Amino acid sequence: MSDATILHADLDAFYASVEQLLDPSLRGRPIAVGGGVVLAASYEAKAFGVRGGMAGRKARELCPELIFVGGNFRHYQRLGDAAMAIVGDFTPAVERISIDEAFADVAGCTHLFGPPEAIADAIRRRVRAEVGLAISVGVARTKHLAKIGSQVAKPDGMVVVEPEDEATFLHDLPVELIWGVGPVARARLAAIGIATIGQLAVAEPESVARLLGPAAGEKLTALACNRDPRRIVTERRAHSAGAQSALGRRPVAEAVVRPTLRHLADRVASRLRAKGRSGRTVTVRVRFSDLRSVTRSASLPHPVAATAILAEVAEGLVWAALRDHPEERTISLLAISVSQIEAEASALQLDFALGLADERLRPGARAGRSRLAADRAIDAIRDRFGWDAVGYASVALDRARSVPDAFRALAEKEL
DNA sequence: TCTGGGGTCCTAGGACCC
DNA sequence: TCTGGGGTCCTAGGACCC
Repeated sequence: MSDATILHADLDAFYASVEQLLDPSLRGRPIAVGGGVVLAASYEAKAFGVRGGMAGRKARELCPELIFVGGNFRHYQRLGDAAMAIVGDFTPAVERISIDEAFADVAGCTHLFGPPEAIADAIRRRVRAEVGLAISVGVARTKHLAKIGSQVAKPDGMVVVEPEDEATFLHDLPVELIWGVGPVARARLAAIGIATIGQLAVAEPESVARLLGPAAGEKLTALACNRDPRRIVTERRAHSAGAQSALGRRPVAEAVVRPTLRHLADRVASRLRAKGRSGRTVTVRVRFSDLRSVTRSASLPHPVAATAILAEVAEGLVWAALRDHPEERTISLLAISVSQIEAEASALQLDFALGLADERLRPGARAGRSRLAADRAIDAIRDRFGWDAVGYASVALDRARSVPDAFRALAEKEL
């Protein structure tokens, strides 16, 4: 039997397909999920050149008939989970990459369900029948080949790459199909005459490394030469947790910065606390109105998970960044991220994280106990009544124009 | 003409230690 | 006093992915 047992299953035009599933009047029509930004486009819209990530205005220029739909984010989560659960019915060796795609290794279950190609076919039929969505599947010996296979298979298709066909399969495909090759790498490779995976495979590794750096050079050369050592990883925890908020064009002012950072710190810290985790490094990003951005970070002596402490550290970093750019009068985005997340917080670490530390040990940790009490009380109320039931009043004003929490949650990784 | 929000990984320079 | 080498951590920035 072939050792092509890795599957890559990828729901087609996912958000847009869900909208067309929920509202039959949208089927067969060019639609885009989103508003200011296209989060996903239906195949009918893609035919006009509309792409995910595109500005809404530009999308409408390309396709005047384009219909923008609001986004049923909870349905995306539900249907994505349902589709991936079907993959999981065949094998426990599933690596979920995002809401709408996953790798699976079916080597251990072919005696139950037949060869990989038959399993892929069964997954596609069941997702279509039980969830109502099209899912494309690539089947191959490695993750890299399976992923490219599913991309080539779209829409609503399946591609099996047999081991003896691998080199031929890769040879004429464009380099940007390789995972990790984006616009910059594509352009740099094009500058030395490399456009296809076949050309990259025979290029001098040294010149590729000079162009893209040693790590990327090595990785890309290996993939182009069809060496992919990656295995399926069934559980993966996030190494950082963050939140950001686009602000439009706002003045550099405490009345803008402080409540926004409060809100972001609240989001990040409550996620950390919910998982009993905390992190030592706090990073902020300030994006100016011309879309240039700067970051500032600080590694603390102890991990943090308290909203108030995170907000204070973040605010200090943001003002430091702004002091370095006195010419900038307006900002368009603020972000907070916490990294160096502790694997398993000890009781003492958690005390520090939550601001409970003894004043003698951590000078300046004012009102640690009341902070902890406040965070815990807010967490408990939200458990019962929802996230919006309680919070920092000053952030309420901008809630209406910000992205729904349900959409944010779609992209969050397991902490 | 002005892209949202959540992540990962890599690079390069400097500090610091042995 | 000057010089060399290796390792680790920290910080800022950037490419990339979904």
